Amino acid sequence: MGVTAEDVARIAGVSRATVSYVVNNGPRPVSKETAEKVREVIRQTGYQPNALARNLRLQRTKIIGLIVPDTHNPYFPEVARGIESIAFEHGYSVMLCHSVSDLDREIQYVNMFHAQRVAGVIWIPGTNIFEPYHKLKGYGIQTVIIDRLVPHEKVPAVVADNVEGGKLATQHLIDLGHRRIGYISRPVDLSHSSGRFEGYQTTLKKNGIPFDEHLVVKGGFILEDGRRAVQDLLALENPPTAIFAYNDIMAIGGLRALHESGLRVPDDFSLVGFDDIAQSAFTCPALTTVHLPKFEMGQNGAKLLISLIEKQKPPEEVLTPLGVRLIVRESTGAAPLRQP
Amino acid sequence: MGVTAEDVARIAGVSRATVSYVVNNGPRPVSKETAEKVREVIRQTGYQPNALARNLRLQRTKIIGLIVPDTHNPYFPEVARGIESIAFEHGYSVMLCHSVSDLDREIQYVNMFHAQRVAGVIWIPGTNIFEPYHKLKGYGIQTVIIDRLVPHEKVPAVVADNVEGGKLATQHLIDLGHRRIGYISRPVDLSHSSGRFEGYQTTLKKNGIPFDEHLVVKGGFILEDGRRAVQDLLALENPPTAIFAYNDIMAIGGLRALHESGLRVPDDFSLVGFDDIAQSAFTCPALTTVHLPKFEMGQNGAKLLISLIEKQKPPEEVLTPLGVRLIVRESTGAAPLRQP
DNA sequence: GAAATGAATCTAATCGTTTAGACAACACGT
DNA sequence: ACGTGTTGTCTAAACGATTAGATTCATTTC
Repeated sequence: MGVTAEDVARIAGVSRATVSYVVNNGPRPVSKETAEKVREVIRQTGYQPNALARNLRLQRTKIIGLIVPDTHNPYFPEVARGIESIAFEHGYSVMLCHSVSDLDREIQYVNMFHAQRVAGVIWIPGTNIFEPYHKLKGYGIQTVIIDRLVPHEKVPAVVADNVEGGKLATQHLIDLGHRRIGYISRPVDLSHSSGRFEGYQTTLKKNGIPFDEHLVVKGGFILEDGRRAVQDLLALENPPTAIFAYNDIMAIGGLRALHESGLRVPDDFSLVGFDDIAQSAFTCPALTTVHLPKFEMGQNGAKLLISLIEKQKPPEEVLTPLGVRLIVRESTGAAPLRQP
Repeated sequence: MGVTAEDVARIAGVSRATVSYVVNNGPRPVSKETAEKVREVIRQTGYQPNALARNLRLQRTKIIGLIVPDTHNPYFPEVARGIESIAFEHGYSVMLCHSVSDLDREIQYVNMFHAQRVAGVIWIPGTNIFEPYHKLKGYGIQTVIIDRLVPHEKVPAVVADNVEGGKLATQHLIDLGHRRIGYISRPVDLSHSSGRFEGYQTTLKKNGIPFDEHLVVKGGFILEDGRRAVQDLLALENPPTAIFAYNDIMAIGGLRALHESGLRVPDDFSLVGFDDIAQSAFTCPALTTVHLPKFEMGQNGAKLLISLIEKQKPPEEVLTPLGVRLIVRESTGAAPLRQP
């Protein structure tokens, strides 16, 4: 079943070394005729080098480990696709693992990656605990983090300008006349650690609107969490007239809650999301949101990791935070007149 | 950096073999004291066996290759999660690859899987061409196909009852009084090869409704394709009053087209999807659709593959097509009275 | 014409495991 | 006292690639 270099060598009447030189345009030259003969035998036998043996010998693999929290949110698949596209171009394959936002799972996968001797890891953290990163570092595995910064440490990471995004979204709502603006936060965050939240807060302050902690509710991972969060906000004694959600999943779930409560969007209520996932252009009303270059983030992450692995200087553009922009669609409008 | 079995052996004052016996509860017994000593050294050094060397020696890996067409559709990530959950339980890891519905990519990944000597492959076909499957078979790699049958061949596959789903959806619309029912088909299909389409056709016939090929339009992979498909259908001289879309992505895209055209759903127009992706419960109106047990399909696929790899008899329940059921939400209603 | 250079190839060590075969030490039944 | 097992351990041969070092032969240089 398995054709080995040995077989090819025997049939072609050369040594294993020569076969290797032909396959890899090896470090030693091979005469035209011999090379052609070997190539012919390879063609006939369908020989494919055993990557296991090669990796063992070379003490490296061409596998990139990827840990993502979950894929309920289309954000992650799109980042993953970006990573894969670059990896594939450079001859790497991607091993995708779901941590389901669980630290133990993350650790298990990190150990597995080490046993597997992956070339490097791209980690999208699912919790606020950075143990997996430090473990990877301890193993000497190159690691790139996506969309999160490790406090007090200089770490290879690809980030978007979340603060700017938060500002854009909040300012947009304020410009429309909203004064009570709710915020749906990350589930795991202490909220402080989120650039989006920071943008929200500073923009309120800049516009002289006092921050009201009652207007901040904790979101989750799935649409239902967004719906529940909006319901909570609407149930407030003094509910907001607009909401900024930390991602589109929360916003789309929230849209449903608003629909069910009979509020018309955007006439009675405004809603802004974040990420600009494909669905947001197709809700009714279509969602106003902050566009995040998800595919590019994945690409940059992979580029950065590969340059780290291959000990090259990472290209400049890979290190600068990616820009975001506000996409105004149909879910935001002038504030209703029912304010004090 | 890399602690090897050799190191552990030296420190513990035993041979490499003994270390291996301890790590694997090896084929030979080891005395209690020696075992404890070795374990202690392993703990202290943080030794983890090099999976590359082990795999090379054992001539097998614990990696499952997974080829999915794209992940724009949340259907695929959910199947993938099901696969991963079972794989993880059995100590396998999953290598996920996107074929972007491109045959060349599929073939490239198949070759990569062979070079990598993966234990088995789960393939969700992106085209109607089965070359990748035959190539895998040629390499002697166990393969399970998800949601597609190879014509004229008995092949390990996990399928849902698509025909039944198509019947349920179509009958539901007919029961509501619809007579002109459009169909949005798979992009690559000759339509015939789809169980969902078959269910649609046979149910029309059963109810004495003539099949009109003008009412069938080709869909695509993304929301925009669904929107365009519905626009095409609405532009017909004698447009339908309801549409059955082969998946929820097409339906959600279609919902948007209906919204834009000013038609009210379900008062003026009805729409049924297929798959029951998470979003369908959160559109406005919420989508009537056929529920597909996506996660379970992934799980069954992984169970089937692992039993094939480990040469065990696959459990019975894994081989029987998974049931589907109609979920009536808000996008379907009585046919409007504007019929001849 | 001898020495030096270079091209093409081969031999064999190496990567880090697993495991069959050899062997020593000891217990047991006859 | 002697075979016969059993238990615990070690030695060394795989697995299939890469590549440094040795070898051969032809060509160039002085």
